[in-house]
Amino acid sequence: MAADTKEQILDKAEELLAEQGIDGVSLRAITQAAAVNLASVHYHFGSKEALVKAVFVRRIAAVNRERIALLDAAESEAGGGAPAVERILYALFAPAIQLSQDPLRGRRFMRLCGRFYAEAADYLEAVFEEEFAELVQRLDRAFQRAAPHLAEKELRWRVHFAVGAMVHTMMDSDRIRRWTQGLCDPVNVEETVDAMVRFAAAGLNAPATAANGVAR
Amino acid sequence: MAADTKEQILDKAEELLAEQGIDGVSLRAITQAAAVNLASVHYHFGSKEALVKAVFVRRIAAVNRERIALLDAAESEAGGGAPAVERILYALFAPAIQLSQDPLRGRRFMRLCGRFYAEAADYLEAVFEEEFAELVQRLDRAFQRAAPHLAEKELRWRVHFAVGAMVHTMMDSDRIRRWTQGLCDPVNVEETVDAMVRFAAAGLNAPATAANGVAR
DNA sequence: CTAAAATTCAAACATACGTTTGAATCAAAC
DNA sequence: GTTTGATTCAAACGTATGTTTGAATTTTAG
Repeated sequence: MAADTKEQILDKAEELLAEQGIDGVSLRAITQAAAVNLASVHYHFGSKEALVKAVFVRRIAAVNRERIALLDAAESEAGGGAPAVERILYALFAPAIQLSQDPLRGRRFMRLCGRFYAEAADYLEAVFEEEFAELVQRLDRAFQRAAPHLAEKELRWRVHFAVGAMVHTMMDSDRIRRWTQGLCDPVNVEETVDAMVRFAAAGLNAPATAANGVAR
Repeated sequence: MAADTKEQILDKAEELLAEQGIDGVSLRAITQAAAVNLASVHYHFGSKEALVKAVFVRRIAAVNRERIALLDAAESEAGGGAPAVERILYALFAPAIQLSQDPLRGRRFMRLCGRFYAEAADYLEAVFEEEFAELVQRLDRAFQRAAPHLAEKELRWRVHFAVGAMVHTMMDSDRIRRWTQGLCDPVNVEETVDAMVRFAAAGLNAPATAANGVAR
């Protein structure tokens, strides 16, 4: 039952971390929920830190691989030209939000990702940079080609805001549902991604002012 | 030295909470930094929970009052009509970001607000709803009048995304600065708010599709 | 100046945490 | 069937936390 124990721990850790945050959940809570012994965590992972990293890496790598695949598809489809901003945004948003179709695991993980991004303990920062390095580089170049009317600074700001809209939605699915009495619910993946892409694309495509135009 | 102790605690608590999060900082760290006795916290506030609440309420009330004042000004300036989306967004964004002009306290508090919004312990949720109730109501109505081309659901989504851009910027000033090698820096308040308003206004003003138009 | 109230202080309490230990149990190999 | 290595287990360790206590000190009032 070696693999079973390890994955039981990962599953329950993911669930509890998503609900209560990194500092909010104890190894005892995780091991009790997973019905395994407390010491198993250190046997299989070495430390709580390492467990948290493992929980994160297990899924984020797949999400980012999918993002890059979507970006590849968009770029080859555009031939030598640049894909539209909408396509790039879709590649960025959809895999993360789509993971929430699984009503259990996915929803949890959306929230978890947001939490990790928000709490961002120091020891996670390195994992973040490593797991996102390639994606960030690819996205930066794609956006620069897709929005040549913007100076670099303005473009960076707008991409930052688009990421903010996404992270906020990932972290916050309960609150938006509550505040809109169920009208807006991130569990409707397609609707959520559509609305996000529309919003962010309009923001990115907005004309440049004199000060933030292409006169770099 | 009664008031002095209490405010010393509040100041240092704000500073450390912003840097390390709610669970990441101990009362001992706070009282040591403030050069007061450990038990002072319980004498003046009653508990760590109550201290955290006090830190939050001390500043957020002022920020939200300023937001509502800006909204009042925009609405009276618009006469009977509806203020432009840009003016509403400015009322929402500027007071929070502007607080960062104070290079010490403000910057700290921006990060703190984001952290509170992200970690959102249960006991803070109630404080949140109370402190934001009036503002949310006012904003909802203003946005509905300013963007009558959108169905309620689409409007709610877009406001949610705009808030996401703001919260992300508040929480994340270090990361955006690092990732852009200092090109984008939230310490430049005017530039930051301008870029945010431009981005979010374009997103909110984007045309409605058939599915999300005004046919409620 | 004195009595009373408010505040500070060092010390301790109880609890929860991550981690370690060493024996017990299990699975696989010869 | 025995041996070897991997895994599980209950128990304990050391530390850090929020909180409480009761005496000492300072401030306030008459």
